[in-house]
Formats: sequence, C-alpha cells, structure tokens
Amino acid sequence: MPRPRAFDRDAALDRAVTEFWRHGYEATSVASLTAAMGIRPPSLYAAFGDKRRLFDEAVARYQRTHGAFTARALAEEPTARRAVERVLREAAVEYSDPAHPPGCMVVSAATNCGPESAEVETSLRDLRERSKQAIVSRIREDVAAGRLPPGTDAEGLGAFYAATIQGMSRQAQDGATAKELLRIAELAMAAWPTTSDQG
Amino acid sequence: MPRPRAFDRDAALDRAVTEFWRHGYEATSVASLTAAMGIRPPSLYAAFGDKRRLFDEAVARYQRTHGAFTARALAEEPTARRAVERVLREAAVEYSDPAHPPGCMVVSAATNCGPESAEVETSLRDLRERSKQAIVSRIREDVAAGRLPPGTDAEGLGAFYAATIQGMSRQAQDGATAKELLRIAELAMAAWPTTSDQG
DNA sequence: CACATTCCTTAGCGAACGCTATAAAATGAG
DNA sequence: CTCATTTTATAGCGTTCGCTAAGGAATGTG
Repeated sequence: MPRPRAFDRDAALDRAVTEFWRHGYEATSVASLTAAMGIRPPSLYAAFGDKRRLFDEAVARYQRTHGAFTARALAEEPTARRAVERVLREAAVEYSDPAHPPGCMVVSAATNCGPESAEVETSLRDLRERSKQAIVSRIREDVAAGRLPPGTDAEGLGAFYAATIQGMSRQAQDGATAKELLRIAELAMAAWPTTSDQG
Repeated sequence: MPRPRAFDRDAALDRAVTEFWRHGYEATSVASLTAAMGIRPPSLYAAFGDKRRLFDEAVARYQRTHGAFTARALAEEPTARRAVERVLREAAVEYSDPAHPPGCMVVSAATNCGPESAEVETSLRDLRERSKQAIVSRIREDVAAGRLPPGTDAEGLGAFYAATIQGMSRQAQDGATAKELLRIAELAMAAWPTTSDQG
C-alpha cells in the first residue's frame, strides 16, 4: 500500500472550521487555511478537493458539533416552549464561548459574498431556513397536541425566534457576554403564547 | 479655473453605497465599484481617496439616508415604547424594500473581514454599539420620567431590541417580506415592561 | 533489496486584486 | 489665441488570489 498522509485529516478540518467561522468564506484565503492547518496547498487539495468543498465539509462538521444543539433541544424537550427556551439558552452560552470564534458559523460565514460565490451564500441560507422550519414544526406539533392554542401563529413565532438567534449571533460577534445573551433569550420568551395551563 | 469633473459625485457615491450594501466591504472590488459608478479607477481615487475612504463615506451617507429612521424615531416619539415600536416597524419596511439591497448596511457590510480590514469591522461595530446605546438611553429617560418602572433593565432591553433589529436584517437578506418582519416586530414588543398606566 | 503507489515540498501558473504613472482632452484666465 | 490646471482614459504596476505541475520522500508488497 502507498505512503499514508502525514497529518490528521479531522484535526486539519477542525482548524479549517475555525478559520471559516472567524473570517467567513471569501475572506479566508487558501494561504491562511494551509497555515492554520499546518499543511501545504497540494495536501489540502488532495484531501479536500478545493476551497469550496472544504468549506462545505467544514460547515457539515460545524453542524455535527457546535451547531448541533438546536436539533438536539428540539428533539429532546417534552414541549415546544421548553425546547425553544433551551435552544436560546444554549445559543447564548455557545455563541459567547471564548474557546472558539463568536457567533454562529451558519448565520455569518457567507454574509459578504461576491457574485462568484453566490452558491455558498444560498447553501447557508438554506440551512438557516431549515433551522427556522424545524422550530416552526416543533411549535405545530404542540398546537396539534393541544399544548398551544389552536390559532397559534407557528410561522410567525418561528421567524421571531430565528431572528432572535441570529441577532444573538451578531451581538456575540460584537463582544456580548453569555450573561447579556441569556438576558436577550429571557426577554424573547415573553413573546411565547400564554396558555391556560402553562404550556 | 481647471476642468470640472464630468460625473456627479453624489450620484456616484449612491452607486457605491448600493454595491457595498449588497456585497459588503471586502467582496466589493474596485472594478465592480467603477463599473457601477460609471467611472474609471483614477477618477474614483481622485474623488474619494481610496477604497477604504470611499466605504467610510458610503456608510456616512447610508446613515444620513436609509439608516436615519432609528435616530429619528427615538428623537420624535413621545415615549420610549412608541419610539422602539416605530423603530422596529420602520426597520421591517426598510429592510425588505425591493428598491434597494435587503437588510441593514451597518449590520452586515463588514461581517466577513480578513485581518487586513479589521478597522472597517471595528468601525461598523462602533456604529452598532452607538445605536444600541441610543435605545438604552431612550429607555432610561422614560424610567427617569416615571413612564417605566424604576427597576427596568434598560441595558437588557436595549440589547434585546438591538438583537431583534439585527435578526430582522439577517432575515430580510434571506428573503423575508415586510409582512413577516412586521410580525417579528410585533412579537418583540411583548418583551416590553408592563406598566400600571400603559407606558 | 527493488518496486509501485501515494504524499510531500518547491515553485510558479494565469487571473484578479488595489492602486497609479503617463499623457491626451477639456476647461477658465489672460 | 496661449497657458496653467485638472480630469480623463489607457495601460500596467506589484501583490495576492485559487490552484497545480514536477519531482523527491516515504510507505507496504514481493
């Protein structure tokens, strides 16, 4: 068999995640990537294809790790209210964790794109739309189960909490602390529909 | 006297605003700027200095025009509640207006920055901080005037509404309509402190 | 050992980046 | 008109961009 690669592919991918997370897709150069990953360009291209495919893989990895808390909360909590509240709280802590770049990679990493990388922009937009619809679906479940009033505006609430999360991401990048973000999360819960039996 | 310039400086600046607004600072090339402004690079550099100074001037112009509604609402409305509610509503309409790029230039135009344009990032961050503090100050005024409870968390509320606005900007860029953004604005007002005499 | 295969390093490709030297064209002053 | 001044268009500067050809270095197989 041939010569094995001299670097840890997963570890290198993690470095790439951090670079893309902090500077976004276009502002991250292949030179900065190779420097952060500790490899030379040909190794990067042999292992990951090109910059675009490396970004896709970085986003996929981000979603399986740092960005997994949303799907987890929506799946595990017994009510939509608890689920959304937990999503907001975990986002507050995660987005401001000094152990990694601030904010959410999916929210911000493809914001300033030239016409040549419109596909990347669309790709992350779709992921945001998916997250929003996951919240909407979770709310609809509770409406169907009678835990929320029949006339509940699930779409509107989903959009509101998606906006709250995205706003928290922006504030985290502006230096907000976990405490400040948790306060935002708390205030956002005031928009939750009031139910007779505390949904 | 010498030969006058053959193009309208203000009109050219408006085109630059639109370019930076839509693609952000780094993703907007001098070539795309000159194409949009209808001039050649030497004219751009003679009239505006360099790309960085042109961006600064574009941001200043944006704030005096499309971005002026926040300061206006905070100054003109009789109560902090009405002021914040109007800011959110006008943001909803403005951010989704198809006559210009979606979202807020100050929120998004310097999101994906390499290390060489960190100053631009800081510059817009300061403007966002200033807007947030303007909301906080308006709320404090109402607390001092007795229109809001003495224990009101002005800082927390200001951060929450700033996050709401920034989240609305993101959603507008993702294609949200004015109607959807107005619903977000409406839900956000549920976080407003309750007062005995409807502050 | 020799061999086939794959990875690594060096070096550099063409294109686009921000920016500018140069000189012709266009103006008002005299 | 001539002249001084400024703007204009052409062309291209040096650098960085994403990406890759070429060949030596390192592995498992026989």
